[in-house]
Amino acid sequence: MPVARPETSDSRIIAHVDMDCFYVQVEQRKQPHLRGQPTAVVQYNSWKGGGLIAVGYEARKDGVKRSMRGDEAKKVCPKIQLVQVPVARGKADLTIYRNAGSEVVSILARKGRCERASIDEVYLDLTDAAETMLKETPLENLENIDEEVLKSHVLGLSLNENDEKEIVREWLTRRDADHRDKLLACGAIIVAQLRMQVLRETEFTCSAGIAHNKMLAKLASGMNKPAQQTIVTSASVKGLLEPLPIKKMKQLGGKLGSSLQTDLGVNTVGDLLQFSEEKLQDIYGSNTGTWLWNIARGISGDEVEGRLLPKSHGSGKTFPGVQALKSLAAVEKWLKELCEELSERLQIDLETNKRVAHTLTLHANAYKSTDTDSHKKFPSKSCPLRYGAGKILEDSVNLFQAGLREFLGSYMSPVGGGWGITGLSVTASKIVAIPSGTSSITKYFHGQDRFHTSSEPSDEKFAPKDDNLSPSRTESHSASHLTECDGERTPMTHDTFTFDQHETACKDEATESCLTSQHHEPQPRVPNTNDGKRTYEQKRKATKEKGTSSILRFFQTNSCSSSSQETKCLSTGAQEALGMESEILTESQNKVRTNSWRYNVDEIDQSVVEELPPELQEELRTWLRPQKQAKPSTVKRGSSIAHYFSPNKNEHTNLKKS
DNA sequence: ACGGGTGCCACG
DNA sequence: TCGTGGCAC
Repeated sequence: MPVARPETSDSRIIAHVDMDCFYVQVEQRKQPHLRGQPTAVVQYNSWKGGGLIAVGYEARKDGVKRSMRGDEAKKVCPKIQLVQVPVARGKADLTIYRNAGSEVVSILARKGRCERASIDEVYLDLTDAAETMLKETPLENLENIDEEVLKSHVLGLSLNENDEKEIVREWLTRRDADHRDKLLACGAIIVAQLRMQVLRETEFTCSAGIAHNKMLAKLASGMNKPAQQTIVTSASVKGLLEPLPIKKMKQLGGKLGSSLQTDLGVNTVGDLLQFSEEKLQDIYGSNTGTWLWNIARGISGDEVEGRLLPKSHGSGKTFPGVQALKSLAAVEKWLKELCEELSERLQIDLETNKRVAHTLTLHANAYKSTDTDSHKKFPSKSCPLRYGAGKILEDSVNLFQAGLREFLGSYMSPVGGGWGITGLSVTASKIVAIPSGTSSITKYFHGQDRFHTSSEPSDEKFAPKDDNLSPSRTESHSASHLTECDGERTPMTHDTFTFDQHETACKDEATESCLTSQHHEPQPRVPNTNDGKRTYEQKRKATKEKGTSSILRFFQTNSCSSSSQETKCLSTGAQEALGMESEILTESQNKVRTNSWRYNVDEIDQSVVEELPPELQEELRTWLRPQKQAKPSTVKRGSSIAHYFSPNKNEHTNLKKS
């Protein structure tokens, strides 16, 4: 899995930003009375109190650990607040966390190439920003270094904890520092600003690592949590890695790491140094071998991908033990729930990001009661994805049946029982951007209503619109509209967020307070929500904070802000969005929706396509990808494009509206 | 066969 | 290309 990538004496400035116990923070923002209390997020609390999926720092202090059940957590920490993950369609629904993650990404993406690594982690390539800063403002001249920057942990810098900030200040402004260290210092300043900006606009704290590559940045972001940042200087790398247990390295937490320990006696990253690249390659293959050899030396050439949006969407659920699904009807029932969720998310992605998914995959876990071993795995199956919950369901059911037949073999009857499904998921992948507003197709369709063969009033469906989303708090609160910058989108829309704006390192106190006051009403209640964090802080003997804008100070003065920004209104006109089926919209999608243009793939039928000028047909094909038919056996449909475009008749599934 | 729900990547 | 397996949070 790990793949080797060479590296050229790396002077990039890479940051890894990691949200602190993210789901807990999301819930605490939603319910501010939870702030400062030991809190954990659980899902499905009926069985042993539910499984913990996030634990706040106050609760961690009491010994609560992820992967306890709710009951155990209560035992260890009786006053713990257990918040349930929202449930929709009978399953956990992570939408609010995804959207919260998008809020964060939209802020972090302002300063450089940004890669959404997971729902709560982001990589940033700040090389350009750091170089620019260094050119324009020599560090030695920096007067007001922000408090938050001074709280950085600089690996290898000092052993005691006295005068930490002055030591950091000296390091940051050292005249004789080498160029790479100066760039790191600039990176740290930028990251501190970004983290404060995230806090101001989202109320979320995060931790960060700043280093010369992704691996080291990731390592560092976890070293001082919560709400702190850690800098990895080149000089510190050897000392950092040498004693580091191998399992701490990303990718080595599983079987590969175990193999290194048991097969090679490698317990720390330093132990790896004894092995030649060839030796490692012999054992683990050339890619993994080289990768191991490199990471032992702190080398990792992985680039930060400019990707703000997920590459796939999935919806799944497990049915452990007695809950296992034992009939096709039960499977269909749950597939319907899963497909409806997936479809809704695809709609939103289409409308807010103008992307379409091309592949539908069904995964299942199953057992056969008739055999103890020979656990054949239930095979995944995929097919071209057609939009609309009903069609996704139809295809999913077919994929499932194909998988089931294969799973059972020809001996067992699919209806006879003797099998159980313990997990089901549907995933949409191969998501590509469709030509945006300026594209010829859009223009062509716009005002060409003779092409609208369906009876639906389709006029507005093809009205492209520039979305002028401002990055303001309330806007960004509403979910995942992010402008991708990796060029996958054909003509790139002009940036939604302004880049940079000569915002030099330390000077904008004014901007800050301005932002703060503008986005936050004076907070009622809960004077000091962050006792836990402060304790943490006290531990490191923080000297007084005279600084003006540190994150710590935010807590002291701003405690918590209302979650009043929940949007409530839902434009019903939005319902016909992609035309095909009515789907419920969550509040968060509502806003962007009014700004989005609509595209009803299924209203374009074959004859329409054939009428298009050849070059447009070609263009269409590039994103509507000819499909071989979705159907495993039984049903066979017409030619791919025709099928893809054909108006859908069997769309009777009524989606429930709640 | 309880760490659930997701999401990413590499390999064959 | 598709399907599997591994890893992570």
